[in-house]
Amino acid sequence: MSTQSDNRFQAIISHAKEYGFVFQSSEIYDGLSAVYDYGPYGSELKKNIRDYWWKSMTQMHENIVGVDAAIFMHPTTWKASGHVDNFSDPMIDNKDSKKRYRVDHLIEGFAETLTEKGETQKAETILKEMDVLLAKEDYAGLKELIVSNNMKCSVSGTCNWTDIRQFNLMFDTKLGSVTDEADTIYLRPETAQGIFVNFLNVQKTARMKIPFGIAQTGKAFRNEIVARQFIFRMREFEQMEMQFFVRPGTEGEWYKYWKEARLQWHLSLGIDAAKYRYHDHVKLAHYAKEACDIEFDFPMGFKEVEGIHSRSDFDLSQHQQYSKKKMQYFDADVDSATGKPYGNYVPYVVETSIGLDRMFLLILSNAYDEETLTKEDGSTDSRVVMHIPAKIAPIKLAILPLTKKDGLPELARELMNECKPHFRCFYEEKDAIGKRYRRMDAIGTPFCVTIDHQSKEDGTVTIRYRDTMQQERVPMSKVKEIVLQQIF
RNA sequence: GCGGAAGUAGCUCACCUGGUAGAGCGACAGCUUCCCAAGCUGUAGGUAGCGGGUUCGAGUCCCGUCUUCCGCUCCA
Repeated sequence: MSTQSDNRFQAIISHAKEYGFVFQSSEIYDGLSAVYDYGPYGSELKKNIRDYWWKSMTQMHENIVGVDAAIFMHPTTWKASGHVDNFSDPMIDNKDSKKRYRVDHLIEGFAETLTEKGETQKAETILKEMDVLLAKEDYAGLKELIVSNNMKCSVSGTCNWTDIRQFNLMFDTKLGSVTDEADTIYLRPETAQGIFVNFLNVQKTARMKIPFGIAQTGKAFRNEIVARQFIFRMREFEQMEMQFFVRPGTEGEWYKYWKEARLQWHLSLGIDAAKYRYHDHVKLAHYAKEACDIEFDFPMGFKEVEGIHSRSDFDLSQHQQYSKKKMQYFDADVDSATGKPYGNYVPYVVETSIGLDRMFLLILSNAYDEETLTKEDGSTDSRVVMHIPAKIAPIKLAILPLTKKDGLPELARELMNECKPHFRCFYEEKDAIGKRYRRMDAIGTPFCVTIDHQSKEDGTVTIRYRDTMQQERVPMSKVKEIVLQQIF
């Protein structure tokens, strides 16, 4: 990373705090690692992003409905989803190189080199033994397997290993007052399962026909080993996801559809397409048929902001198996190939999953700008401006009487009362007008209206646009409409 | 988790080899009424991240700890 982008990231983090977007959690107690709070403007922006997503998914798609599932779920949910097994990876460290490995990766890597050397038989034996030991969670046995086969660290070349430790990425807690093993429940590590377990409830009550989607936003929790880069990777975060249920065999075309549709959503916010790219997964998770990330050019480089996954019928089938409840849909549409209805099947799923906090960081990163301005007399000036899309800006309109006497505040208050039921407004009469403009630039307010002496005479005001700094004179009675037009 | 760097006012930072904590910007109250911040007056705000040690004396030296950024690692 260059020093320049490094500084830019630092500047954005400072700005986020100074102007009430993001604070570190429990800061007065030295903070809590990788946990953050959203401040007055941050909570507003975050809510606006969420609402914009929600509207685009549900209101704009007649075949997508929402749910709001609980964070706590039955423990078996996470067995079915595979999180209990796959989200707790045993790890081992090399004491010399300080390098950490996932135990299964280390052993698989070793087996691979054996295979390359032609010792296929031995490699298979080791892998089999590993599977048995992993299933038993026999960490001493696994370490013995590593040591006895003289598996070396690729960096230090030594065999000086620590004991194997378990890192469970799911937070657990106790349900009920009695502390008992059986009462251990998890804070959901993803929101998707709340959709899958409600699949039939939703389908039946909302009378949905395939293809249809279920959307949800909400908190999820992961006990990351390393969580860093400001709000990019947090232990408590919010997801916005939509699971789209389709007839098996059509998942390919829907995957393609959503991959394109989701990028269009990002571009609809007016963000430069050159800052986005797709990253198609080559190595797929066991359940996935196709998967890609939408990546954004953050100050620290291109990083994932959203994922689109073709998940097959993995999730619903798993829940069907573990719950012993049918997760089927009866498709009455006639298959032209057979002339008969498609009948009962477990639907396939195409998922779109976006991190709300990451989207927030994306907006901040994209919006933050330190501009150098040349004044009329040739001298230079600077301003920090947040080019937040007007649709999601925390404050839409600032109403600023040029002076605080001569009846201007009264006039400004009239406009304030007219506009504030419709969108978030901000009233300010303190300090010079230029200073007030700069303050609004810093929190990304797209429109400022100034009430001056002429306003009293002819009922016109000046509206000033954040990005261009241009002003135009308009009737005060039109202000509400002008703003409404640009925020929808 | 390992390694590197850092933590002093809301922000950016200063305080040189240990000697009772400062500036600029910002905020607040008032003056000014000025259409693109940094005019005037006044005010508030820090037990120098936290804990311990050395010392007559620690922001400064040592140890621990927490937090942040960077690299490695991790990211079903």
